[in-house]
Amino acid sequence: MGVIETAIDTIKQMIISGELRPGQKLPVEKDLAEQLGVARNTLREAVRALIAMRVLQTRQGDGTYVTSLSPGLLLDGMSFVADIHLDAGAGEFLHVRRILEAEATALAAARFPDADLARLGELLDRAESVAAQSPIDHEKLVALDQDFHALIASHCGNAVLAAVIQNMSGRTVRARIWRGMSDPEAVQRTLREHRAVHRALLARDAERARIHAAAHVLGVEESLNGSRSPAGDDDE
Amino acid sequence: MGVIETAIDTIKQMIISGELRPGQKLPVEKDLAEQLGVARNTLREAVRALIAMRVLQTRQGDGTYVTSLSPGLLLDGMSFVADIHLDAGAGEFLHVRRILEAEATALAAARFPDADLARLGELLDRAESVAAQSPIDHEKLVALDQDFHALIASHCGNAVLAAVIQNMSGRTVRARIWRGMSDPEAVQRTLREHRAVHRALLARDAERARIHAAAHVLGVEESLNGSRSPAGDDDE
DNA sequence: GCTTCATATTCATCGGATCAATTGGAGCCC
DNA sequence: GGGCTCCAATTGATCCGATGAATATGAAGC
Repeated sequence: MGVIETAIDTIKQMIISGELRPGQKLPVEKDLAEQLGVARNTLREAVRALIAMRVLQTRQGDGTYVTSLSPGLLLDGMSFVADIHLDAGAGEFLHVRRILEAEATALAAARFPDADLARLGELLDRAESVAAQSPIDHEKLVALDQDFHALIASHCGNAVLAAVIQNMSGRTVRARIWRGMSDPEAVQRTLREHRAVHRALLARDAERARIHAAAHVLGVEESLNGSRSPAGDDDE
Repeated sequence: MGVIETAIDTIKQMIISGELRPGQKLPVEKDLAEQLGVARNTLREAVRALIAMRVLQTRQGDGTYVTSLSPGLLLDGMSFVADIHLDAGAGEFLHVRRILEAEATALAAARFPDADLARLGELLDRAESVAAQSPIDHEKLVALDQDFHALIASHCGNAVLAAVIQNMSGRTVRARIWRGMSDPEAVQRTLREHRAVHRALLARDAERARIHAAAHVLGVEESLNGSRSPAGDDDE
C-alpha cells in the first residue's frame, strides 16, 4: 500500500478510535507530516482525500479540522453518483428513493411537529402560485420540491434514512425531472400528489402517507421511462 | 473557490459531459496540469480527491484512468460512514438496511437463477457446519453472512439498490454484530432466519421472502438495542 | 518465436519556496 | 478604558524542481 493510502488510513483510525473528535483541530501540516513520517506534500494529498469524503475541512490561515461527521454530511457525496448516472441509472435511483421515501413519510406521520406541518402547507401554496404563472419558473419549483421532500425526511426520526433520501436524487436529476414536465398537466399532478401526502400527514395517518408518497415517486419513475417497469423487468 | 476545487469540478464535468469515458486514460499529469492551468502538485491533489471518490484510479508507471463509474464502486465509500457511527448510529443504518433488504429480497425472488439458489444453500450449509464447531470461527461466519446477503442483493435487478445495501453495514459493523452473538442460540436463530429466506426464494414467493428478510434484520436491530424501538421512538 | 533486459514513460514521494487568508496582539485614537 | 487600526506571526494554498519506483515498450539474444 502506498504512503498516501497509509496516511489516509492512519488519520481515519485516529478518528474511529476517538483520538480525533468531531470539530477538533489537527496539528499543523508540518508537524502532522513529521508525525506520520511523510512529506508535507504527501500529507496534503491524504488530507485532500479526506476532505473529498467530508471527513476533514481546512480553513486557510487557521487550520485543519475534523467535521461534524454527521451522516448527512458524510453521505452527501452520493448525489454526484446520481448525477453521473443521469441517463442509465436515474430509474434505479428513483426506485430506491421510492422505497425509502415511502417508509420515511410513514415514520414522519407520527412525529411531525404541527408548526412544520403548517410550513409544509405553505411550501405547497407557494409551489401552486408559481405553477399558476406563465411561463413556469421551473427553478423555483425544483427548490420548493426539494424543500418539501427534505422537510418530510428530516422528521422521520432516522438521520441516516433522511440523509440517504436527501442525496438519492442529485440536484441535476431533480432539475431534469422538473424540466421534463413541460406538460402543465404533469406539474399539476405532482402538486396534487404532494397535497395528498400533506393531508395524510395532517391526519397523522402513516399508512395513507406511505401510499401517497410511494405513488408519487412511482409516478415520477413512470413518467421518466414511459410506464415500463422501472425495476428492470424488461430484458433490454 | 480554490484552484484545486476548480480542477476537481473541471474533471468531473469532463466526465459528466462524456468527454472522459469510463476506462479512458487521462493525459499525463504534466500535460493535464498545463491544460487546466495549475501546477502538477495541485493537479495531483485534485486527482487524489477523485480517487477517494472512486472516480479515478492511478497505476504507477502506466497512467491515470477513469473507473467503471458503476454505482457499486462509487457508493462503496459509504461503508466508512457506517464504521464511524459504530456506536450511535448502528441502529439507524440497520433500519435503512431492513427497509432496503426486504424490498431487494422480494424483488430477487422472481429472478434468482437456479444455480445461485443452490449456491445460497451451500453458503448456509457451510455456515451451519462452522457454527456447529467449538469454538465458533466468527470471522468465517461474518464472511459467509456477507456473501449470503450480497448474493441476494445482486439479483434484485437494481444495481443501485444492491450497492446501497452492500455498503449500508460496513465490515466493522457486521463483524461487531456477529461478535456480539456470544450466545450460540443467537447464532442458531440467525441461521434459521437465513434458511427461512432461502426457502421463500426457492418457492419464488416474494412476499414470504420480504417478510423473512425484514424479520431477520429487525431481529438484529433488536438484539443490538435490547428490543427498544430502533427508530428512535423513545425520547432519550 | 520466446525470453531477457535496457530504456523510456509515468505516477509516487520528497523538500523547499512563495502566496494568501486568518488570527492575535501592539499601538493608537476617541 | 474601550474600541479601532494595523502589523506580524501562523497556517494552509499553490507552485517548482528533483529523485524514486513501477510499468510498458522495444531491442537484443537465444
